[in-house]
Amino acid sequence: MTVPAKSTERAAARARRAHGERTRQAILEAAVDIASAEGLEGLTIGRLAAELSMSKSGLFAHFGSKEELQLATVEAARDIFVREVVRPAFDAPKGLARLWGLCDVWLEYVRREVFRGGCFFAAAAAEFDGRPGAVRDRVAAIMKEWLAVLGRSVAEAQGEGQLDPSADPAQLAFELNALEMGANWAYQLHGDRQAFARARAAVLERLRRLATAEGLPHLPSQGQGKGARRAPRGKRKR
Amino acid sequence: MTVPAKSTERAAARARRAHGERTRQAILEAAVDIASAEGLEGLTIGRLAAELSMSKSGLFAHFGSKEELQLATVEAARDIFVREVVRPAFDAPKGLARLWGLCDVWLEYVRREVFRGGCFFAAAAAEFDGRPGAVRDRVAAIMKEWLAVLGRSVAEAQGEGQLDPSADPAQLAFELNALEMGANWAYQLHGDRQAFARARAAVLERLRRLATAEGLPHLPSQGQGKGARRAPRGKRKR
DNA sequence: CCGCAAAACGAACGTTCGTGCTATATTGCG
DNA sequence: CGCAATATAGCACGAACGTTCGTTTTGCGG
Repeated sequence: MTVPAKSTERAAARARRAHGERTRQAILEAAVDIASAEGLEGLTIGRLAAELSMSKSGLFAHFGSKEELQLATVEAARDIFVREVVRPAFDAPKGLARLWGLCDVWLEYVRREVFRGGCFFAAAAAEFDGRPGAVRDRVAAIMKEWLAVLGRSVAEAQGEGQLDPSADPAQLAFELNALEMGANWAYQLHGDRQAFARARAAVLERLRRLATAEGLPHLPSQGQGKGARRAPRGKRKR
Repeated sequence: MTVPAKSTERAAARARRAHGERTRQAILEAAVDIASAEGLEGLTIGRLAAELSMSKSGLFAHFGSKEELQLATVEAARDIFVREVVRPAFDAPKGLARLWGLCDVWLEYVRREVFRGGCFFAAAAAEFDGRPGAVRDRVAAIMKEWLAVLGRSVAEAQGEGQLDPSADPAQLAFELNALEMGANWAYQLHGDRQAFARARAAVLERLRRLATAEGLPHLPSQGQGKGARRAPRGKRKR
């Protein structure tokens, strides 16, 4: 879970002089927004510069190459993901509650549109899975991290005696992740908000089936999850 | 399941004269291959022309715009999908056997790399879900078709008394599709062949749980699915 | 207040993109 | 065999791409 601090030379030098770091952060904020909606390749330097009302060259100097910009953008997105998903879910005690929290917060993170284009990494993975390179490697590594977090949480829930110990953590992590990505996919493509309820129901069903008697109380009660997830009977989005 | 025959004027005129249609088909064959791996936007006219050793303009004349080329490519990919997945699965009698067949053949279709970049429509959906337009609409419609086929097969299995009639067909279709897409995603990003076994196991588990006594015989027996799916203990790909 | 490095700029580079226009092969039919 | 329709090629366009270069602005330390 440690960020591979690359090019520390530059970063250290910039820590003293504050100006560069500030704009760099502003650039990355806009970059993440654009890239999440239009893809990391659709994130063009000219477009980004125009968005921030600065020159291409001035912006470019912060990164040195497009690939470096993409990598920095991925890293920024990861920071947001950790802040918005992993950290909140880790407020729950380890075990089934945290495992469910990871799934629940993740679905919320897509529904709340933390990134305009849904899950940043789902999009980035689909975009880069065909072309080798540093970006693809980094994205794959981050997704492996996420699956590992899920898998570890499964194992912990087993360790706490809340989940059937015969279940394979990696297998369950795969299934939970697939259901979440499925919801993201359906929402992005069809604007289908129902997909969240579907994924939630499927995840809960799966977890309930595997939960022990001690585990069950750590899952939301049968009726529905948290507060009023049924939409106010309005029109669908999109 | 009918193809919305657009621009029939041209197509009809071309049906008589055979020459254009032949090269057009050759173009689309290459286009599908490239697009599946590098995306429908990465499918560039110059690249495509070079691949076929013909001029940009000569190729371009067949479609009139890039968007038309993309749409034609999507349509060609759909034809392949129908031929390689839907049709074979429909050899099985309607009911649980066919439902399982749809899932099984789909996983095979990704594993066999019918398209170089995995499921063509998963990639196209991820690429275009953010940008409105005809391509996005068509891709979304095709995916809706697929989900409808899955859902209808669930309903038929219920009609045959092979599946728990209280299950929601759309919900189950969502789950099965999510698991399949999850396998595609894992294989594309990590080259993880195990993902197929994972998805297969999850799908089977889900279907077995919902199957009635009459339904169960239509699913593969406990041990494993069809012939020897365990890899020959060799290295992983990629 | 000066000096100097960091930061931002403006203009241009060479490519490649999609898309026109015009001319030349190639073909099927009368 | 010749003519008209079709198919492909050649060439050029304007725009946008990532990138480089030399210059100007900015702001802190001495």
